[in-house]
Amino acid sequence: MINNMPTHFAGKVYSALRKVPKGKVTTYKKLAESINSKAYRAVGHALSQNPYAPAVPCHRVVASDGTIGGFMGQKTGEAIRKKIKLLESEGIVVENGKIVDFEKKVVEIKN
DNA sequence: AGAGCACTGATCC
DNA sequence: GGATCAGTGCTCT
Repeated sequence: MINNMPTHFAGKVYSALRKVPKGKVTTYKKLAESINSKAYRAVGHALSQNPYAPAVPCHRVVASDGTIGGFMGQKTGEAIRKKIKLLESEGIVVENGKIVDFEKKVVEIKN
């Protein structure tokens, strides 16, 4: 668990996200469910704050249908392009804002 | 206290 | 097939 978390909820989100290996991604839905919650939006917001930027790779979280979703508070723009680049650096192929072979890149979060 | 958000599933048109 | 609503937890005003 990460120290000094803003909230218990966010703390669980970060903790779960840290378990995602490099080259893989997860979804807001899986994250939320893995922490026993349905607050998908809250997960997104918690990541948007991202107080633990390097430890918590928020770019590794995507929407349930494989779309990038958003990054750094915006759903489109330079930040998104950067997020895609980051993912590609980890071996994830992104095309037209969506993850290619998304099902193979997604990893189930384990507690 | 009220509205909005990086979501999602279900309903409505 | 696209638009809207409800549910959820947190942040901002």
